[in-house]
Amino acid sequence: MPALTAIRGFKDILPKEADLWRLVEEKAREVVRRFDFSELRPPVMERAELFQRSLGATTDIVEKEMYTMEDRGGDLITLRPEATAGLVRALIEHNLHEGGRATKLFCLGPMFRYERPQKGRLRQFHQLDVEIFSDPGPHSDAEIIVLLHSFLSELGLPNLSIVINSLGCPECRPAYRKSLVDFLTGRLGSLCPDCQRRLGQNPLRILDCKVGSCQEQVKDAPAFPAFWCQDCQDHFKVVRESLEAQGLPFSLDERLVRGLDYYTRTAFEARSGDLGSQSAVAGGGRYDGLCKELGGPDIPAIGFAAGLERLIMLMAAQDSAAGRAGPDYYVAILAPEALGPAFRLAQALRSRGLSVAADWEAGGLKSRLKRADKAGAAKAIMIGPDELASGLATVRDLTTKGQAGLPLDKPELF
RNA sequence: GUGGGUGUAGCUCAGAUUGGUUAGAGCGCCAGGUUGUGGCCCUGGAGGCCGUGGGUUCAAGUCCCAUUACCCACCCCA
Repeated sequence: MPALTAIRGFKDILPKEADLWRLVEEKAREVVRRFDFSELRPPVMERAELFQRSLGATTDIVEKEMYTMEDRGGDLITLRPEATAGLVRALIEHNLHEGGRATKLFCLGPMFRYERPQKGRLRQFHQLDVEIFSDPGPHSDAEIIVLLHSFLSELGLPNLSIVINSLGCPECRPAYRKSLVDFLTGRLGSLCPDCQRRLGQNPLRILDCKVGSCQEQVKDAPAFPAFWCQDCQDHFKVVRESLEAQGLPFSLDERLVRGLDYYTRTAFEARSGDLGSQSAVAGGGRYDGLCKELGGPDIPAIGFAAGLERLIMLMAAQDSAAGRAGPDYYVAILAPEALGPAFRLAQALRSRGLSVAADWEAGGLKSRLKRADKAGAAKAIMIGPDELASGLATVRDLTTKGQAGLPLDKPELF
């Protein structure tokens, strides 16, 4: 019988890597706390309908990437492919937006999409999701971008850039969209097959197609900024000024487009040059229409999601994170009859809050010392026939090589 | 869903072009040199259905077919 393996696209986070994960998660929580966000933990499963309505029925995520199944009662349920929809649902369901001030929420956890795995892309992956509700103003946009920047830069990641754009609003986007479609329809033959398909589905995406011939065509396409309505222009201007005032480095990219239907106005992305093709480590934007779309009140919102595995990859690549410290003590026995005293000694140390690695297998002194060293312990405690006779355990400091005796009957000396 | 690459020791990989006794190295592990004092060095040892199934052949890790897993890229997305 073949051994069982993890399912495709689902990865074990091994101890060595888990240390890095904890570091990133702790940094996320710390930064988010400084910006006064509260944690909301929505369930991992929601009604399939929630995602169909929020993401757009024709998006790839909904069409072919969701883990949707019928439960035993016959309801269609889905493992969340992203966090925003669940957060919005919870916000509305519990009236968290009532109270006269902005509601600032974050969520950290696993998401699920049935995709073909590759570098920086798994079927179970993890995101930090940060959202501000009930504030339509541009300063929230700037604040959340500053938050993202703080998070990333405090992780010590080099080679990161923040790119922003405005996607317009329901007032002005349709006109631009039509103009773009009209322009590209005349050049349909010069577009790659993917873009020919996109023209009908999501024409804005053609703007950031990587195929050379498409980029050629797009060069002369109408530019979005010319179509922004006055409100969108003003909004975006304040966002930019606010970021500049705070000294945050960013660049503008008219081609930056979001994949999900619900985005409006400000869109932004954090990219790394050190990843493969999956260069976006975080992305987000404003989505003023979503709450209403989901049957709730008309609440404006802005937020982003950061992909943790991609951040971890960057962290691991630069090898900056120190691994977990070894135990304070390594207790080893040199003869089987030392087992009892060794147990008691280890327990005495542990009950004082010290970390103790123990080796219950009797062996030669040399090999025990070698193991203690390998375990990264600060000190080794050895008990053998001599120690049992003298009543003093040998405590050796592995860095200074200093040695001391510890009365076996009085471990409380620690 | 589409395309390419790779599966050999716990880990990283040679060996495949040109089929030929017992399939190798480094690291790690165990033991000894040093009979109770680690890291360096030396010596020895354990550890492999060569991803799986079929085929060609006197003979397959090596050639052919299928299959599966992983990786990378496209698509899409964080």
